[in-house]
Amino acid sequence: MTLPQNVRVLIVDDHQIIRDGIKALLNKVDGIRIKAEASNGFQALEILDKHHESLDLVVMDIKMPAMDGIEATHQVRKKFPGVKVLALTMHDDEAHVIKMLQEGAAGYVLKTTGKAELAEAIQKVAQGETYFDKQASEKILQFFSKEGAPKEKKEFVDPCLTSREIEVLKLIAEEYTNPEIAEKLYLSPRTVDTHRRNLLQKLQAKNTAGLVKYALRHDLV
Amino acid sequence: MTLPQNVRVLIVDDHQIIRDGIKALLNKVDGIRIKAEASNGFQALEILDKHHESLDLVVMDIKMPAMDGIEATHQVRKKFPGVKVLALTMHDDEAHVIKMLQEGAAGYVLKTTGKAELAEAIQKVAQGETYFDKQASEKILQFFSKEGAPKEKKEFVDPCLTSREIEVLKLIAEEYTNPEIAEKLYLSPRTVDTHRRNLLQKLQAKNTAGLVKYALRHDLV
DNA sequence: CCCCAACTCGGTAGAAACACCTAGTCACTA
DNA sequence: TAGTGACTAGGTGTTTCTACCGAGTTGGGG
Repeated sequence: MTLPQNVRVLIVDDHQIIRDGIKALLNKVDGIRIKAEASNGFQALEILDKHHESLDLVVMDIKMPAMDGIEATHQVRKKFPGVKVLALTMHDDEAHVIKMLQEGAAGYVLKTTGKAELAEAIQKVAQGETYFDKQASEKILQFFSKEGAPKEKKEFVDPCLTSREIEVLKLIAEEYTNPEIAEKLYLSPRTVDTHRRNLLQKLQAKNTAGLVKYALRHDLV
Repeated sequence: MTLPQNVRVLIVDDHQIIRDGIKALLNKVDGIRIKAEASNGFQALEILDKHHESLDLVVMDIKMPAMDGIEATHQVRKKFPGVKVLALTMHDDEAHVIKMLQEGAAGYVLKTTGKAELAEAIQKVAQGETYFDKQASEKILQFFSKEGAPKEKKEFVDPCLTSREIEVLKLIAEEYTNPEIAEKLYLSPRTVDTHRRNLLQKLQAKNTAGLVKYALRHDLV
């Protein structure tokens, strides 16, 4: 690994043109050899089943038919822990970045990046390091700061819910019953009941379960 | 910003030696000028109150007396959005990395990194990009893959929950009532009731709300 | 000044949930 | 073969939730 060995790469993308583009981009780069290619995740796994001994890294597209890159990455990391995955895609939205990382991708570059950057990413990931595209990094930061920045708004995000209703909703999500909530808020159980019914109606929930799901999704707990 | 302007830096660290070390490390680097220093977060904010117009970036330690780096970063980003923050620390544990990023730090380097890397980090962050130390990146990945790796176990993570109970729990979380669940699973409503009561007991939940919370926390929906 | 929305309660009733109990079948295991 | 756990189901009863009704108070805005 310390020697300047060739990184043996499997390219997975459903577009022939993209695969050819990547090959053309990298076939002159020292230390990187395109060994195989697949047009979807399923095909990629078939290839790895047979040749994972002679492959070091998978350059993986996300949006693909048959089996998408997220599921494919999951399978690859599970079945062939020795094979690294580098995500290569047009999608730069948070959800995709996060999902790929969760599934075990060690790096993430966008299709808009150039030859040098792609080669660097492959080398780094192959050496067990990580590599993140500038835009991808920003997405990660956005993900983290998401809870930091709009924190002030959290409380009045729902113009449909009154403050009293939010209070009641919180306590419902904390497993209190109507009578218990009534006692806590110094109200009649009937009042709590009214609030609860209004919540059900406003949030289009069928029952307590729906209310709790809403509360959890909006971090009221 | 496109011109090779000097990046004006404020160093915040409670150790005089470290501050001097950083200054010695960077005072010969083109494009970077140490303009001020502080020994804790409180002092740093005082300096920024007066001179934030002439400062571009804060190199921030985490562990400090009076006001630690996390809180200080929060304040800096809130009061002076134009001033970037680069975390510089000995701590490479997840929690600290994540917290600093949540508070708005745009980069993260360890004190073990060399001159060149520190300079690069400062330049990048000053230009509005992000920079993550190799180790820090790994920590971030660990954070994400924490939920990703043990995902296969998710379904049988709870030896206490049987497959049937999980089925019922899912449907409860989807707002179905006992009779509806019974119909869906071709069971007697009483059987569903039994499963429900076993779930309540096993999960230490008081009522439906507790069950739904558990289901959501474990991604059964 | 009146209207409206929010908040506050109440009656009545049925549906659902929760509690504590027993008990059969089945499969797997000691 | 006896035992265990999962799954199934029922009896009985209480509590809670849900539904549909009305209604008084308050504060703010047209």
